[in-house]
Amino acid sequence: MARPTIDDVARIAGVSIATVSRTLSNPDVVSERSRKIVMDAINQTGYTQNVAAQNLRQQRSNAVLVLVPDIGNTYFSAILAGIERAASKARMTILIGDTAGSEDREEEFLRYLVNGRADGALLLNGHLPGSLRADLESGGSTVPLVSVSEALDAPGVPHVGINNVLAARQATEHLLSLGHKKIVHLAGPGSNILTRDRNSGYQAAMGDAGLTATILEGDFSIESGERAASVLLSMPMQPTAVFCASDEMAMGLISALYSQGIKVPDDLSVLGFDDIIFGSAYIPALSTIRQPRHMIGEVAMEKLVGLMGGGIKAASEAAPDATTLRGGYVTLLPTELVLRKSTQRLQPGV
Amino acid sequence: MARPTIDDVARIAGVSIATVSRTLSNPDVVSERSRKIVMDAINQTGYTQNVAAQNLRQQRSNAVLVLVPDIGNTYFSAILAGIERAASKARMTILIGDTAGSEDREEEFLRYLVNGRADGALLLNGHLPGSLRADLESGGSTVPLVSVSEALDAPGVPHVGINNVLAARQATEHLLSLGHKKIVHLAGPGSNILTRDRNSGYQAAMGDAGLTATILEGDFSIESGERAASVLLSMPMQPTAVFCASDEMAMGLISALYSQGIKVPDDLSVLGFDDIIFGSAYIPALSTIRQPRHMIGEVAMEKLVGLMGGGIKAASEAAPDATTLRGGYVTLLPTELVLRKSTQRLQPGV
DNA sequence: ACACACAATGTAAACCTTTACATTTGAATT
DNA sequence: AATTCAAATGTAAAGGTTTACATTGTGTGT
Repeated sequence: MARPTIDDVARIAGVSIATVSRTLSNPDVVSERSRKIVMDAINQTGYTQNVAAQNLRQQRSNAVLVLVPDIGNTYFSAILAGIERAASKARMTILIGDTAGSEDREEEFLRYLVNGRADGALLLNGHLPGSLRADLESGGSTVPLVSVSEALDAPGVPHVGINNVLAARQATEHLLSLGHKKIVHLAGPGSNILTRDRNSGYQAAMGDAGLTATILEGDFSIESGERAASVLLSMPMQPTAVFCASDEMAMGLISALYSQGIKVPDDLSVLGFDDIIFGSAYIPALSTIRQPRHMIGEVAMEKLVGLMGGGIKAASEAAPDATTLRGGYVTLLPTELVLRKSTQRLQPGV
Repeated sequence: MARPTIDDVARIAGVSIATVSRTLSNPDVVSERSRKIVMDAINQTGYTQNVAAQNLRQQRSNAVLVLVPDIGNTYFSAILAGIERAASKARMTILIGDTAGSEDREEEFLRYLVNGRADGALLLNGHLPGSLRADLESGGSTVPLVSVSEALDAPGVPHVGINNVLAARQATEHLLSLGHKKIVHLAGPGSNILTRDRNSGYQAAMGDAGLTATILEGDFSIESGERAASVLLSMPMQPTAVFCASDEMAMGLISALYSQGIKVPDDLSVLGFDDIIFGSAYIPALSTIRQPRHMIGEVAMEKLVGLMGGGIKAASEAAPDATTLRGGYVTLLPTELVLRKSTQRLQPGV
């Protein structure tokens, strides 16, 4: 037999479909007696509501789109895990879109927001395609949107992430406090906001210390860390410490240096960023700046749910020490300097 | 103004809604003239089909559920990336469910299959909850299902993964070929099939060589690798090589050994499994068995789409050297031994 | 000139809910 | 006993498509 519908249940229970519907969605308004009869009929038939019909009628999908540059990347997937947790707490489904750097795919996924597949979106890709941007700037019917980790340069889109300039400053100051003066920053791709923030944090700290800043551009990947090794070695003035904008780059760098006979931290201190799970098992164990990635995801999702009119206000509860700026638009979660073995005090001899 | 519907388009174009619908879903049957008129009207209004209405009418969602034990885990997220790629190629949406080891959550997500939120599922969690199992064994209306990476012990569910017994044998034989005789296998949790397969591959290879097998149970995590270090060191007969069932465990092990002064590969050879991206930047660079995770995901998704009646038969095309067993139910993709620096020939002196 | 086939289009039902509004029921108040 | 009110339930519309079937129009073969 076919899937039971609400009509079947109503018939068996001897009530109207309205009562069945109410029993499920708003039990308080139906009498105890009916509730029981209906529930029995439901159990007997194995009825479950048809989501498509619900969505059509209610004009919402209870789903959110999550746009990621690369699901396979451990940095994003940890945030994803947080998002998933908060989503299922709010009984929301998440649709994941991997943009893989393609703007076409981006647009394609964002169409979910207009065709009713998703009610809102979490943007981890640091980019807002033209179509939506126009929609936003017109100020009209705004789609619930939250940018995560990587801020958008669009105004009015709530954001949750970390304070990158502060974190970079903290990182740099740690290296300074160890006596290093020739500190290079191996940065992310210059195009993104996150990189610009970290750069300025680094530059500010160096400036305050009266030192010159040197920035090498990378792309967060292991390979770009490896490539940086030879660049570093060919620099006129050899640095004694490198602050990397990702743990991946730090590892790539250390491993490439190692194969050239340069030892970390003895010959060079290296500080990472993110605190991915593999840092602690690395040799040397990686000193780094921890980003609370799981919580970033969780808070972002909660914020989105809030925007969509859900009743959850747990965001502040979940992230007790978050900094909130611009009237609640921007939530910055605290980072933490994690000291392990890849950084050490500048040795007099070197 | 509200979102345009098919009626708006029809009115503007001066045709019936049927013609509009056909223009979008089956253009061949409408005249060139009408097609043009309709497309103009669509562009003018910015109309897009309402997915909920489509889903309701067509009784399908064009979405698939992907059940993962832990999105945050880099092993799974790489497979996910492959899944995503194949999914969007087939114009399918993926709904990700993180079971986080909870059977309740599992059940909850699988309800998507009956309430019409998803048309099929990819199971990466190695487990089929009772509800569905009963459904399957009754042999009746089968839900399109594919198990990925971790096989199910349920009959009749197609699977795509690797040949774990072969891969483990290959791994062990490599270590044997390097002259090692005291080889320990640091395995996954005994409960899962994958572990049992790898164990038997290892045991078979050891047996063939006339050596005794020693299995240490872990859980794939870095921490369990670390824990294994002390167990290993306290063993009466010290092994000269360890074959780990995951790269994570290998790294945890190496790093814990390192802090006890034991050097890999000089004092001990360590072989990993999976070839996660961080292995190459590890020190020493990790020798391992590569799993084509991206392709596993892709092939699995293609298989599922095939099951759902989609026209795609690209599976064999995408994975030219896959082994297919049991009448196509099981697809095994080739693994590869990747030799780097963590294994070496047994030194005479040791 | 007529029947016929075929292509193009239109009409209306069906998909399954939720919910505004109407109705019934029964108790409490006068 | 009549009235009022609230609680519980029912009726029917609406949500936006797709598609089976019916209709119209056009050209072909006789």
